[in-house]
Amino acid sequence: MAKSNPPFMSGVPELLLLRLLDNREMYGYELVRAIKEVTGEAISLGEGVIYPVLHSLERTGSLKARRKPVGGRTRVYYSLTRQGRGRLADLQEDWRRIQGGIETALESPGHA
Amino acid sequence: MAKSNPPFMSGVPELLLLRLLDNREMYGYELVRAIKEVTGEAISLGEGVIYPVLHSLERTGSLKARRKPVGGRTRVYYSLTRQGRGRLADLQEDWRRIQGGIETALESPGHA
DNA sequence: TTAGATGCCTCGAATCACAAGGTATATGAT
DNA sequence: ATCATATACCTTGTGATTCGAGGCATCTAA
Repeated sequence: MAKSNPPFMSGVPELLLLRLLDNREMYGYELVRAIKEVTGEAISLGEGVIYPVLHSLERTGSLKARRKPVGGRTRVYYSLTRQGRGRLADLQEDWRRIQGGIETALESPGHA
Repeated sequence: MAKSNPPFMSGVPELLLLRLLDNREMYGYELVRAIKEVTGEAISLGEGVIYPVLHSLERTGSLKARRKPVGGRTRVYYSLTRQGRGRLADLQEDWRRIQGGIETALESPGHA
């Protein structure tokens, strides 16, 4: 029935979120803009990506949420749990691995 | 409606294939192993990924195919077209862009 | 009062990658 | 001889992920 592993190169949104939240707690709408900014406009993830990932990370215990009313609106601030820090380290290592692999491939000899 | 752009970080299989074929013509089964090898085992793409991508690249004019019987079996060798070289350059630039963006994000100040 | 920004959210669809299979020939071992 | 493994091509079903577009509500500025 095809258990299907996660695609070999997913988890980048997750990685970016965890990395940002490792600095300080932030809320969803803020994270959407922060990702664009911190990647030098190279990566732009919409709310339709961010919110589900945040919820998933919370469900699996990597993040904890804190609702905070700010001027009539309500923000949901997320921060890393201990487990989340572990997850971050894992994803970071995964990323370096595949990034390194691709770099090796691109730099391998033979192209003009 | 939802025309949906390609996921922000797809096209890596495509990139790797084009890069390898920029050196010399190769056939599908060979490419499956070559990707594993050239990425230092970091990335392993099965035939279920490779063959469809090759067909797609041929259909869109980035690759041309050449059937070649070898000892009873038939291999399909692929090589880059001019257009394929352009496509490779584009994908390479895309990759550098997002790779750089992520690196910036990961190295940004603030983590212990 | 209307438009735009903030701030949360979800849904349907597109895209992609994965595992698992199916076909066929060759080779090596039993 | 026969059976397993490697080579070599392929497709199909499914699952995971992302995308776009929207909905809801509040605040601010024109």
